[in-house]
Amino acid sequence: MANIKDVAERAGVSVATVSRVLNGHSPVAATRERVLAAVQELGYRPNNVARALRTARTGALGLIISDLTNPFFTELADAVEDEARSLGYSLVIGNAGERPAQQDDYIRTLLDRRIDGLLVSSAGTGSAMLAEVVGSGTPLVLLDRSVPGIDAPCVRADGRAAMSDLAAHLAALGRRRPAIIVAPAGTPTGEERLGLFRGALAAHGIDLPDERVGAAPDLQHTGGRRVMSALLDLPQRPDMVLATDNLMALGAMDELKARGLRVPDDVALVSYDDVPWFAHTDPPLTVIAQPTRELGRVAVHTLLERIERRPADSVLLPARLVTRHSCGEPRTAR
Amino acid sequence: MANIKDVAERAGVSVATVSRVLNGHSPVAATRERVLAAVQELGYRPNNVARALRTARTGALGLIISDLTNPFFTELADAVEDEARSLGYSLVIGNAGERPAQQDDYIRTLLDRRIDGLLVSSAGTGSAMLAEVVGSGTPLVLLDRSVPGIDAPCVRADGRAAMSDLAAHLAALGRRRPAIIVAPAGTPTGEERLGLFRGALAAHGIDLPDERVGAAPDLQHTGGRRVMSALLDLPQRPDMVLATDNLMALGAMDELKARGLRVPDDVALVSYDDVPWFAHTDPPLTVIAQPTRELGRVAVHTLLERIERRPADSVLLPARLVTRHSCGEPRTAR
DNA sequence: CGCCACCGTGTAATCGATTACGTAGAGCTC
DNA sequence: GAGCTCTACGTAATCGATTACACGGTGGCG
Repeated sequence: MANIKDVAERAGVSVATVSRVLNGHSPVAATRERVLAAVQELGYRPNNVARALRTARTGALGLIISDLTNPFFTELADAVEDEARSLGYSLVIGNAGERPAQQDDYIRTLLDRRIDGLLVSSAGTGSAMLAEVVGSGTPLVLLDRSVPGIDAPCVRADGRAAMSDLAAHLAALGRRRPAIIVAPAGTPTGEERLGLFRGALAAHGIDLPDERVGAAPDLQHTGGRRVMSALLDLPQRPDMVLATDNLMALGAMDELKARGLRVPDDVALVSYDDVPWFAHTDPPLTVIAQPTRELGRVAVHTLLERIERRPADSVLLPARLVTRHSCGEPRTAR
Repeated sequence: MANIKDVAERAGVSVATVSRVLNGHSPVAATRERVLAAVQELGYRPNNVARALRTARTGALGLIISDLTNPFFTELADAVEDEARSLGYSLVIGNAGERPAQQDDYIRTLLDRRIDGLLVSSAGTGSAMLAEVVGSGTPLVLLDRSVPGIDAPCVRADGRAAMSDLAAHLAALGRRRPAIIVAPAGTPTGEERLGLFRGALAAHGIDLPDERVGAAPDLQHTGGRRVMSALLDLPQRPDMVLATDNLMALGAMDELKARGLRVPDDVALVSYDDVPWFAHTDPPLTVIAQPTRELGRVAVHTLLERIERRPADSVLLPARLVTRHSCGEPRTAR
């Protein structure tokens, strides 16, 4: 491939001039046209590696995501990619697969590649490498999941209002024995969602005892299914279950179906994350929708602030309740 | 961040020696330990940008995917990422969003970044830039979708056997008026799947007239829904519909549900792509499953062959029919 | 007309690694 | 012990860009 020297020779100027023309610096002269012509003829494209070495800017952002096959994260990644792209950055995606070790490994790789900034939707609480990122001076923004002890802005959804609406919704429908399926113990997100749900219910005089709090072994389909099974085996079956992640909700639905229980007649079901499929399940699921794309966009902008060495605050965007038919609303025709 | 010069000074050796120690070249001496100690103490990590400039290898692969929110492509991307990672490569993902212009733009960016190889699941037939990739000498492997006129190996699924099984399945169940929803006109995948389906049906004496071939305006939910609507408005309603993409199938299901038609009693439905959700729809969908993860893995290996300048052939992996309950099999308990 | 500012451009240093080549010294052979 | 090979390592070129600095020429101003 042609390099800047080739262009310089062909245009009869020095490499410096070529560089200046291409970066729109000083020269406005006739040279400009000769250079551009040479660029055209040779099909020259600047080598980004060399440029990155010299300028210490790669023009790439890193995104560590906990599970690429989880539709919530996919949508998040898609939004991040869109926004990064429109701002002239490309995106290197690292898929942590919910494994902290793999996450650390990937962060290391991205750091070695000298990405300009890093977005992390952290798996677990693997803060060892994150601390190193902060130490290395690479701009960092946490996404969706906060990590205690890491000094970086965090962009995520605030479920308080949605939880409050949900509790009111449930109270109005006469559901008195709620249950919740949360992420594995130690996940901040899980703790927080549990606390919010419990608090919101309490405002309506509804109790959420520990026995109806199920911590899934993983954030997957099987985890959700197993916990749902345990909840259904309780002496007093819950009349409502909140799954705090879409894959767990899917597992929960399967367990209900396997037992021949109907939603919402026998058990009401609500999920976090409004992934497209939930509008097409039977019945369509009532969900707490996070402003996924907006989270992605804001996270990119926050990261750019940090990249330009401006201070940036954490951002909380409100989640909202999307009422469909899985708690007792009239069913659709069918 | 510490660089190789800092390490050299600290260890009292030259930069060449440091480089050699770290790359496991010649020296095995006591120097080795001094260097490693210095690396440890300084927390040195080699700058991949500089290394890439010198060696002309970035250790990154590019993946252009047509739609990051389509679960089929997500699984494909996940598999590619896994495999690339395990072979020491990282992955830069470009999301074409089914728009050829954006795809071209992204390919250009990846080329400028000097990725070592490129995997493309092409949106449309945007072959202009692809020809340039081939011309630039960057190893290229096509994934899932072949592009006529582009001289590069293609890794994709062969639906012939599955289509044959499907036709037999349909014939056995007495379905005589099949229909198909295909990708927008001009998409090779669409043409091919149509041809295979038609051929397989013909072997059982079943006809697939053009009026029951619906080309969707896009590969999305709404496209599928619209085509399904048109098919249902036919004077003679089809008794079976094959959607050649999972999102289109979703739209088709919605249209059926909106019209109060039941699957499979009123219309049988089959989809391409065995995305996890299809096992959880009502009824669970019979699908033609592509060996998605395997496709991703094989594509990466094929690309590595090309990167190492060895010849590599196209690969066809068999898709298979996964029979569930959307064509008339006994329903599950419920 | 002479001086100075400034514009356009070239020369060369630089980013941080890898690597061809050269060299000093150790060890071997005869 | 001369000559040879081999090992361990340093010097410096190199990858392809950006950019500080220098310099020659032009035009404005006094």
